Amino acid sequence: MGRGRAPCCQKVGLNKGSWTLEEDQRLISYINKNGHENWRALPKLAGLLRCGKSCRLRWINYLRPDIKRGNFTKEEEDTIINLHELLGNKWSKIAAHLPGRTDNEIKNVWNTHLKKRLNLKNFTPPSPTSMTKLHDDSLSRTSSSTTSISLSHETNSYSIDEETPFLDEIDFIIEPHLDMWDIFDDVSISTSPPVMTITNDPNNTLDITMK
DNA sequence: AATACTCGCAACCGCTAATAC
DNA sequence: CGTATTAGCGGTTGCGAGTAT
Repeated sequence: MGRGRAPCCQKVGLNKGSWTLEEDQRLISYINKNGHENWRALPKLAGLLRCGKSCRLRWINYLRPDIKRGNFTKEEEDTIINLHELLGNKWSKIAAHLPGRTDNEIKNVWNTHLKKRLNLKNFTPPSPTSMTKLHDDSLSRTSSSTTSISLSHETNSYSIDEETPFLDEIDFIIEPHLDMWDIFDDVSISTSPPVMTITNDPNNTLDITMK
């Protein structure tokens, strides 16, 4: 890499859209012989009228020899669901746990199958206003007091005032809506049931930074 | 049988982090 | 240290196949 080079994709004169069998074969043949150290230079060297980005995507998502094709197993789907709870839309990180599956494929499966399935089972996303009060029965280790969460869109922060002074740690157990965890940073979440662990500070005020 | 509609997937687009200079 | 470039990521789109009317 370096400066002073032309940008990656000179769109003029390059093929777009679906790959032909001949293009696939050229790409496979070139990579098998020479590898893919430089995606930008690759299409020209391989005799392809594609940009490097397109070649990379085609190879990674479709042509790699270790790609596993076909339907996802129940185990794979469960893994995706669990990892999505923990990681959010980090498709490449999720893909790293599923050998032979690509981030693009996992993203498609999530968007077309799993999200719908979960939406049927679960509930609507908690808007800030719907989260302003959490009562004792939703907390695993509090006294009989009510814990409130105040939320601010302006400061992008949630603050929690806990009236019970003796708690070092509060576990919130909230019925699962998976997407909601995406808004939190620096909280640990277990997968079943979803638990958000927040450490109390000496002032009994908790701040959760939104992503 | 023809047309409209829906769904799933492959590919593209835009952005960002990493890296070379 | 700042800038340019690339690889990689995630969101989105477009097209083809299947299904419904």
